[in-house]
Amino acid sequence: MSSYSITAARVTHPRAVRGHGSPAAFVAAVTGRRILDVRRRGKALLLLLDSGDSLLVRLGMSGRLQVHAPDDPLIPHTHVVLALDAGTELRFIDPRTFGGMAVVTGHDPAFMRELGHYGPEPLDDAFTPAVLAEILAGLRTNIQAVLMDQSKIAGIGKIYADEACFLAGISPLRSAGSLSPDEVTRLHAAIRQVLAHSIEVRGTSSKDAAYRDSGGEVGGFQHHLHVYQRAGLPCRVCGTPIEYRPIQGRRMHFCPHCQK
DNA sequence: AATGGGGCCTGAGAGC
DNA sequence: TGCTCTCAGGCCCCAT
Repeated sequence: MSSYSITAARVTHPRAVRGHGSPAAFVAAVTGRRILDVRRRGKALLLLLDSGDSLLVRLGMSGRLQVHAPDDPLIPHTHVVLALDAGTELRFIDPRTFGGMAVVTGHDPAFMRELGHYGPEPLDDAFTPAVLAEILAGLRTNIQAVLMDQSKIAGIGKIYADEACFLAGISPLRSAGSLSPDEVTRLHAAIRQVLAHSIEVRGTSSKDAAYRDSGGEVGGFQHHLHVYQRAGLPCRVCGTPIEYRPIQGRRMHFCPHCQK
């Protein structure tokens, strides 16, 4: 696989690089750098630079990273443009500006201040039911909140927390520490299943987030959702209306019949 | 250490 | 039709 160099960079919204410091410092840190490799840790994307640093990208709620020709019109809310020596541009587009970019020290996320505290990758072989049981043991917080806590397990947001609880047949209202060994095993399998399935169909493009891949294509997992954004609609398994309740500041989707 | 709450941000959708 | 209000959620910061 060929690698690309960043020949020029421009930042048109300072908030998009707030994790780094100033836009000028960001531009200086990426200009002229070769991208050696691309990795992922949780919801963070890492472009490994030949300076020994990494370009960390977080998409947040509404962020997109897209490849464009230089003369393509700018999509509204394009905040960072990286010109590549391939003659293309890597553009960061983010209406809600919850995402951002930063140049961070090193190539190994385990030693990064930003990612070092992250929990295990749920699709790794090392993530076993026993590991999950240890993470959940003694926690009084509800399961949904624990699944969304990046320091417990990396990479799960609200969509996949709600969907994993459904597939496991466990109410997201339950405290994490109250799960039986059998329920932990089911939740472990459900987390992996929902993530693997969503990756297979290239992610979830729900109505307001409008996720797109680097080519601008939408994903397909929104057609496979069981509970997320299905409030009031019949459960696909039993027909009971899906509930949608605010609990402790967060809203959870679940089937009151299938999830105990 | 664990836990909960507030704030950031824009577009979609509801209500009038 | 057009205004105002509410909500969505990832992640950081702060208080307890």
